Amino acid sequence: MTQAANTLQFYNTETKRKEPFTSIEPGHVRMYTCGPTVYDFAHIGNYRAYVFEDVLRRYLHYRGYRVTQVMNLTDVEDKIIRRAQEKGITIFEHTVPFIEAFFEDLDTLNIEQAEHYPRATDYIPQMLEIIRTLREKDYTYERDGSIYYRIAKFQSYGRLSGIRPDEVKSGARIDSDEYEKDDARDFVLWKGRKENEHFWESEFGPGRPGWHIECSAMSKEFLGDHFDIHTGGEDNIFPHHENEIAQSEAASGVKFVNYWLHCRHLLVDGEKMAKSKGNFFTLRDLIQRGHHPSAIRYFLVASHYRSPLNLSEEALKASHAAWTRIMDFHTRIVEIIQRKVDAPRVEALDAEWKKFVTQFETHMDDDLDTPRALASLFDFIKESNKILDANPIAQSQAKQLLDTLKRVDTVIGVIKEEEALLDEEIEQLIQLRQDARKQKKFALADKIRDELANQGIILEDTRDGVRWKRR
RNA sequence: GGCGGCGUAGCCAAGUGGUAAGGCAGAGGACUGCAAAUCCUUUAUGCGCCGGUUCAAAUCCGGCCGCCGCCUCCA
Repeated sequence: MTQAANTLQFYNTETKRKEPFTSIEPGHVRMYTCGPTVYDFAHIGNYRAYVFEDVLRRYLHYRGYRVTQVMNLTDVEDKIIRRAQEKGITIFEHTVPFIEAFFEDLDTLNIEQAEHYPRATDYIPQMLEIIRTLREKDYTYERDGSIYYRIAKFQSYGRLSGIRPDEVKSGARIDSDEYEKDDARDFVLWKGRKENEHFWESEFGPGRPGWHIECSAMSKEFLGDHFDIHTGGEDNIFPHHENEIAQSEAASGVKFVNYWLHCRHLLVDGEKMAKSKGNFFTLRDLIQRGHHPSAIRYFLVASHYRSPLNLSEEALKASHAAWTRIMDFHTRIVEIIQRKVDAPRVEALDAEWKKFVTQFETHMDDDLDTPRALASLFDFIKESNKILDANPIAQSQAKQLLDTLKRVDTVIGVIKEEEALLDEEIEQLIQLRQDARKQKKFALADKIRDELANQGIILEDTRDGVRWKRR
């Protein structure tokens, strides 16, 4: 691990403070990241959370930690059951295509694979095990075939969200649809079977799991009773995560999670995304509108995860431009390497990238401060371009520059190596244009350039020949 | 009603007591056959509003206005 003057720290929702990070097991971080409920395509707001978690994971790797990440797939829940019923299919037939789509989307956004993606329905026995333990410890009671958790018995209930149990508004949102409970604030662990609903047999009778229990069961399964980091969107703080703590700690008797990290919601044009408002976008919608995946990822990475982020057409365009600037710089360095020039080492350049790496790490260490980390990247690009304009650069030095950029991009994840070569027809057009230029037939040359532009190929005439890029 | 967060240039977004980062867009210039890329210059006498503390406030305190989130299954 690199030595840095400062230490990695995260803002912990539970303590409302930034705290230095220490893993339970040296060199190994175990984290649980709340994943999607797969009743439909995930929307762009969901992906803010997953990209944030990806950056967290990537930076922990950058810092030399081994990471074990679990992301649950919630594949049984009210909406899933309702939609499956409407279509006359099983819940599994309904969720599997959306699970596949979810993984495609993760790939589109260059999100690294977690170590485990457990599906709730595969861990029913583990959930029942926890409920059994809770019952033995007298944290539960039964009503009409459902098992409830008795909040009043858990002393520190509310410590994550800051919501005291007696402040929870009773009435309006707790409607007659709910089963009879001793206390309106209690939550369900096991829901008694309703007609036509998918159910599992259990010692508590036929039914299905409550929402919160799956995360307690699956985190325990893969990470143990006590692990390092648990993340999710801000909406999860209450009641979901609060209830997870209550369940897990009551059952295990030990502390559940050391660091709780939550990201803010994404807004669209200043408002909460809602299908009724017509401002609801899936990742696929944005791609279809012509937004480049890397530009979308850049947009999500460029703001701090605890700050509000407002999606708009203009903001996405700006992100695309900023991303292009990074890519152009990358291309420039790759070309220098390909040219194999022999030149004296430019020490000013070494100084720039060393300064940059230090700044980048300092900012990322500070609760993943990506806005400032990227600002230092742009400073670095500007200063490097200046030096590159004025000096020939040796291949060996350019390689170091590229390594630096790539290493930083193991965290940011927006640099795309050129995937495809140009097809021959385009190569020929570029050559044709070069010939025309030599003969000073500029009208023809410009016409070819325009044609290529229409096909998404942008040409740049440089001192060292023609450079092309897509889009 | 309770709890929490936010309000900085046309847009995105840093800055949490010392005199306004960075990106995009705009303007002028260098380079170019013209462009593009790159570089240079330029763009907030002011950080929602009104008071207060201080030698000094976007930053602290009080009040007000506006926006957002959570308050039982929504990242």
